[in-house]
Amino acid sequence: MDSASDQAGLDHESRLEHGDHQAVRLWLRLLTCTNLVERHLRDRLRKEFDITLPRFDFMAQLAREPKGLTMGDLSQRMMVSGGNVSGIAVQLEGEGLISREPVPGNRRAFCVTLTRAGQKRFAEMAEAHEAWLAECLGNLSGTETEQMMSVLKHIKHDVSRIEP
Amino acid sequence: MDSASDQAGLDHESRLEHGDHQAVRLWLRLLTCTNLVERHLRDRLRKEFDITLPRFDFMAQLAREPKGLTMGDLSQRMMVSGGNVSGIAVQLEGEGLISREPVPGNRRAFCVTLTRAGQKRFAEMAEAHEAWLAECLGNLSGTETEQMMSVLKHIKHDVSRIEP
DNA sequence: GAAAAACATTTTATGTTTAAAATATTCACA
DNA sequence: TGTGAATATTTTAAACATAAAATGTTTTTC
Repeated sequence: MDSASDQAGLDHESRLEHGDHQAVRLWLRLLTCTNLVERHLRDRLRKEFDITLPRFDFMAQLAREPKGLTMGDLSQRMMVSGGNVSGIAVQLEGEGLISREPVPGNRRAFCVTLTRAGQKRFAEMAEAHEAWLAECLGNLSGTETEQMMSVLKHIKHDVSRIEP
Repeated sequence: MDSASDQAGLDHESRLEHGDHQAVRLWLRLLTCTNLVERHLRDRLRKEFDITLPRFDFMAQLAREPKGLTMGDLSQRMMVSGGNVSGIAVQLEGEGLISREPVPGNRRAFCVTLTRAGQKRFAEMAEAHEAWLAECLGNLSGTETEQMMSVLKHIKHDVSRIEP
């Protein structure tokens, strides 16, 4: 009786609380999963190529854009601060993996590209990286993959609408 | 004709490459989405409660376990290094939000618990945190949430089987 | 055309995170 | 027992991340 009347009385709140609680549970699972995969990639990149994930990401952005990118582009695409990108660039340039050249019509900006050595190095890493990801996410069925892609798109849309 | 023969000839590889490529695309979307939510939570925690996400997570683990946890437990549950947990604990202890007391039968370990002040503080933050997550992930349909939970479980299982 | 605003990047200061070394304690077992 | 392995934690050094200030360049505007 008590529990029955409680349930009736708390109908709205309990539904709300349940929904909120579901969101928390989903978030924790999402976070755990992402961290698991990220850590796995990070460890293997370090072990097999002696490179960090941020540096790999930096090079990946450049590999996708053979014409080169400015520091600002990189900052935006990697979703990290400008200062951060600046520091990574200094290191990669020191290792001869990227080059920074002035842009003809704009003396503020640099055009950053992979050197030939950088391209070669990245190609090796990218192949391994793709294989590792296939190990992590490649056992999903086509349906599962599509469901994930679709729901993630939905989430991204919802979150983007909040931020401002 | 060219494209038809190409497709026939590359059937195996192209299927493989396509699958791998799909895994990469899924990973990038997963990462973007998680980062988006994480950044949102981080910003709001800082703005409204002047606390960092790691500190909040630390307290959340303790709130879930009123009997207290050791530093090692915390490190494992938060999936971060021991040194990291150690640093956070010093700060939170300094602010009077947690207490570290020796474990009776084991002079190596500490038993970490929320102080009364810590419990109160965390309760306020947790309520807000849950509401923020509901904003981010609460607009999904029941089906979408279930799909996500299910596929994430699958991924977690696959990745855990690799790690060793 | 000069002052002001906007832009692209680097520098600086501070804080977080990790891996690895160091410290201290407990356990296993011959 | 007492020696070595295992455990729990802290310290240290290096990489990473951010915000804010500084620097130099371009564009706008009046």
